[in-house]
Amino acid sequence: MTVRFAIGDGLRNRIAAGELPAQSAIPSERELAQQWGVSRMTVRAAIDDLVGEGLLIRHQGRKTLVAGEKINRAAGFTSFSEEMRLRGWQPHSQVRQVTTLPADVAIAAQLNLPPGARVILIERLRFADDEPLAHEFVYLPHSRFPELAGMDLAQASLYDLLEQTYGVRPVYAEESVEAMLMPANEAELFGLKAGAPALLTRRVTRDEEDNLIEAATTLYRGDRYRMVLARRR
Amino acid sequence: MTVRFAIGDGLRNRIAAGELPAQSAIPSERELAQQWGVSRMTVRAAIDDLVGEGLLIRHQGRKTLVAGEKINRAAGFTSFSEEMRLRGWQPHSQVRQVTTLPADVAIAAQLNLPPGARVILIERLRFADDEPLAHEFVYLPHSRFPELAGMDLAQASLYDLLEQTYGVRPVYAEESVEAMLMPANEAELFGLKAGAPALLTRRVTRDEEDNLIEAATTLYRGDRYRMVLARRR
DNA sequence: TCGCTATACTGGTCTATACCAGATCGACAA
DNA sequence: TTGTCGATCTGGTATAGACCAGTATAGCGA
Repeated sequence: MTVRFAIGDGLRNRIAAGELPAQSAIPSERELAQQWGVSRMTVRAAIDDLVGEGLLIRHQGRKTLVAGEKINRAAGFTSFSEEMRLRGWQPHSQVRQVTTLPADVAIAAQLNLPPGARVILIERLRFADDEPLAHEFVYLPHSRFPELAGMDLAQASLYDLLEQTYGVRPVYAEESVEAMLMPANEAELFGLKAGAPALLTRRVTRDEEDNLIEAATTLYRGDRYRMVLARRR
Repeated sequence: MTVRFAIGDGLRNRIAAGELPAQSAIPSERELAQQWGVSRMTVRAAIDDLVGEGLLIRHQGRKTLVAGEKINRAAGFTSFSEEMRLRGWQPHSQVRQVTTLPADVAIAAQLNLPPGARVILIERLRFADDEPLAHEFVYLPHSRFPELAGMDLAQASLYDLLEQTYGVRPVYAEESVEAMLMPANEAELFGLKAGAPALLTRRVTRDEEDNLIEAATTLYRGDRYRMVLARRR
């Protein structure tokens, strides 16, 4: 644990505990530096982190303030499992197929693979509290994740598996969202009627080294699911 | 212009010019420090900025690499006008009403105003290349932007007006997106039939000082509009 | 009482230096 | 030939100081 993270966590905890409420000022950088017995630059680095997370707001000449409502402040993305748990629902999945197959042109282009390269397809019906909420197709390059096909994807989060098995962390995603009407065959899966509102998202995800990890297409039932996002700048 | 920004811009330009293509390594921090005649910490600060923008990727022990496809790399949000122009469409608006009225409980809560406080309502039909694409209701606190009601909102971007007139920059937004079926009265506006797919977004926006600026509800026609987003972490 | 200014805060930038930690690669030994 | 060890790259953290640039305010003078 570096000093920098220790200072950051200290402030985070004081904010979480309500000791530093929203709109209140944190101690000045010089004060914190003296309290921790470190140089001011180190304190600045720690505060930089929290500002980047949207927890603190700086003002030259004024003091550094605690931003309002820390909840949902991370402008990032989460896996389906994480997202459902955050909303207080119990997620699980029904794996409909896990196969490796040659990528068609569209998938190959999305993953930047040579045409015909092998990809792993994971098709899952995803439930929240035992109700089907989304139908998901995920494609991953087989060359990078060869053992993935044999793993248990019903309970575990795909992202957790990727991190634990391959040390890969998805950190960047480009996503598109559109509204459509539920086609008959999909409607059947959800127990809905054709023509019900649905949300279709397409996503490609990259790791810290900018490598493409997955291409995913997900159809959500529109009557139960609302996408929530936070964006900065 | 600080040295830090100059170094950042220098790298940005070299990347934009193709001199530093994707996946290539930028000079080491020590090299850059010597070339610019500054200390290494200053170079690091400049590189930090570009890493934050997603333009560069660091690896301890390895060199710092240029990330792929700078396009759409900003994980931020844009106004309708900006967004349409980015996609190559000509935006314009038909202002249907601009009024100030007492906020109902929902709007007051969203903008964190006392119940009954006055808000400005701007209702616009938004066009891309002369085709109606979205129907938007924006609420802003009247106390903060009293002169806004008299301004020309048909051509100008609301965000531009806020920045030029009040020095307010929207930097943070929380947004929800859901799919719905177009109700009959809305469908008429778009020249569509009731039951067509539609995307409903609700958004609250904050400025750099974490003050609530606007609450907006927008209904997009689902057959022409797809929301695109980039997310990090 | 009102308005200005001097001062003492705040954060913002920058230096010069030190050492730590991960990655790479060549030389040398088994 | 193969492996391993170390030199030497890289970025990561931290120091102790300096000065710049906004902001608030106490107090003084009109």
